Amino acid sequence: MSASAQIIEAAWLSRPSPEVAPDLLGCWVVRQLPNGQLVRGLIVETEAYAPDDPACHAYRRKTQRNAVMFGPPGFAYIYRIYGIYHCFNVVTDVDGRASAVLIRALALPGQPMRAAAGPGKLCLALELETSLSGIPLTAASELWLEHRLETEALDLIQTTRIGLSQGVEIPWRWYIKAHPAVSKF
DNA sequence: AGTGGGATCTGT
DNA sequence: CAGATCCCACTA
Repeated sequence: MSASAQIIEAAWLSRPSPEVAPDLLGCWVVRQLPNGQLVRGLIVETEAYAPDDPACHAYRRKTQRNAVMFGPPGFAYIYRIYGIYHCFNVVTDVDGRASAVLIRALALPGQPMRAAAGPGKLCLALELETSLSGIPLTAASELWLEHRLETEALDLIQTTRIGLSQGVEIPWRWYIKAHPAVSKF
């Protein structure tokens, strides 16, 4: 066995999303596709959504769509957007505090850099759709997270989020500096 | 029951 | 910068 990857546990995600979002950079999303193929993606861009955040889907009230955000950390929150794409979030913080981290961009080893650059495109690449919303992010699942292998500090940029009409001024987007897969805005 | 718009992306 | 295209959340 080579140095085995450490799976990210729910306890590690049980913090406010603005703390978890930068910590997820450099970590891995691992997806077992329906055909059995394993796809690994390096997280290079994230956004945090939290209670009292007008841009958060859970800002107003609990609904069927956002219910998983209100639950315990370590679950997938996946929703359809603009009728065509999906967005993948990692539910964070303690049970009852509706918050999540949106995974905005991945780098897929061996694939074009733009293949998973953007929340809609990464869901296409990993074949993530709404039926997977609410599944636990564990190795027994078809979707999980792994810690960074390297221990050197990453060069991170913190700035405002993208595509919102509310909460535009909250600086809760993070990305790996100069990474070619981050959103160009 | 009807409707406006959204945490997007592509091509013009 | 318009268009694709669906589901949700809000109004009535």
